[in-house]
Amino acid sequence: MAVAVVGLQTRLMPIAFDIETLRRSEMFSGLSPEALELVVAAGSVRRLSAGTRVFAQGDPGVSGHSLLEGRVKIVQTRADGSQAVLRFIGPGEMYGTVAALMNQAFPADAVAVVDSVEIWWTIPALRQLIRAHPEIGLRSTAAAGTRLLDLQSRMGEMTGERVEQRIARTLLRLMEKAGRPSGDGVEIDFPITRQDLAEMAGSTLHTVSRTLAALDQRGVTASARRRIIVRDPRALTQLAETGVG
Amino acid sequence: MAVAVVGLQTRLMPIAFDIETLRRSEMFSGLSPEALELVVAAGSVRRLSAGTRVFAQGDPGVSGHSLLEGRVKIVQTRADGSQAVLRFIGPGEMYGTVAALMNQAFPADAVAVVDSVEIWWTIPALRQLIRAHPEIGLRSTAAAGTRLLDLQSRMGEMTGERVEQRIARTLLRLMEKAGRPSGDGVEIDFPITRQDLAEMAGSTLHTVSRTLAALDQRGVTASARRRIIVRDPRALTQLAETGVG
DNA sequence: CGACTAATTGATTTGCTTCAAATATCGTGG
DNA sequence: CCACGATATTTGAAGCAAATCAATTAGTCG
Repeated sequence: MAVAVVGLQTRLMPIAFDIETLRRSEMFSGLSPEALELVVAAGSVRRLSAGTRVFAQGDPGVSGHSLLEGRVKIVQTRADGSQAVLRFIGPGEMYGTVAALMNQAFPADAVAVVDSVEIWWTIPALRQLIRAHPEIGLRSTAAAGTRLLDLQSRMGEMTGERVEQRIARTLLRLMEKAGRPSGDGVEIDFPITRQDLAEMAGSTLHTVSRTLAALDQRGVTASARRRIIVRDPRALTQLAETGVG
Repeated sequence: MAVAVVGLQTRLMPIAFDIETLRRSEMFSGLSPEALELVVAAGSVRRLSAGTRVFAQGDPGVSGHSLLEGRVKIVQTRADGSQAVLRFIGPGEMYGTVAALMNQAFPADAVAVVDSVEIWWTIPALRQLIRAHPEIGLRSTAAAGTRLLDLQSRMGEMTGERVEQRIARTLLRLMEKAGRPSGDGVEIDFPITRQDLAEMAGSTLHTVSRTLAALDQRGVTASARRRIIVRDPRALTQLAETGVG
């Protein structure tokens, strides 16, 4: 495995990461090795221990980020203190970048859910990179476009469908994005709480707990503390699309 | 007023439209007159009588559109037949374009709510224009980015807030975007039904009717058949943000 | 004036939240 | 290794916001 060694963030050792992740990322796929080197040189790699907040809602967007390892969640806090999890970021995905490129405030917090590694750039650096390699701009745009279409669909789904259905959709999305084949189905490959799920589906942890218990009962899922395995994706799809399982 | 006369869509007369709209539109603002001419020449202008469907949910995205006059709504239909109004388009705004540029299916129907005029391009024509004038691409990207950030915020708001609050937010958005000063406040400048509002706020026409009646009572709004006037934007903002009015 | 679309308003039901408390699981330090 | 605190989850009961059901009334247009 190709490994890049960057910086000396800790006294003890530099941060190593698989450069393949970057080569396959949504922003930089298809770039030449030289261009990739430039990209790495222009940014900073840093470790994020679980719980670290990368940026905060309302902060001026002055940095673009791409995750190399781990998971980061994007969480919006409302006036009344309640929260909504807007996205979970996996390796290769960018975050904060659209807001930053548009000189807008970050619309939400970004928090590492497990120990992670990210690479980030200042806005000038990012603009410079795009100038040097316009395809980076095109790819960012495409990624943003995909997200826009996806969000638009989700928006329609979220308002108007019942909770069980929304939870099913949320699980399916998580599964597609962060699913790892497990003995008995597909496991969400990072720790996720009922609370997280509730904040994604727009519900409460109580309702999620009950719903998940019912799904477990029917063999559709197998859930435990901070772990969820989808055992019957078909049934879940059925539930998400028709509202009946 | 500068007027462009294009094509001979009806036997009787060509379609005239104010080219200022295009000059100020999100995709083409800042373009030279010559470039604008190119843009117009590459596209087709057409009239949309109220109720016309411009494109349908699920259709392959093979065209990009920009509204010149009138109003178009973007409506998503769910499996159970219920609908969600995702956006209202006003003059100068583009629609269908992001999906088209990404070779994706349109995620929703586009329907003219009043007699309107649009200009549209095939994908090849659009790509050609962007190649000739890269700033068009940049502007489209910026517009999509703005929409993305906006949607992301709305997503957080829509799930988890109560109906009255969501209706207040919806009214405020409509007011900002389609408000015309009226004797007594700001009037939404196109006919909008309780049903439309319900589909935007993720509710039912019954609840919207009751909520609006209550707001009318308190002097916050003045509503009639397919017409809504906001008389006290402050109160509405208060309601949208705190949930209490 | 009908025929149609839009809006109101009351009564009823229900899905989900909220409130409340118990229980389970994990990590950690003695 | 076990006890203990912190975190996560479950489960029951009660309350309520909003959907649904059911008519009626009000505008609008040909």
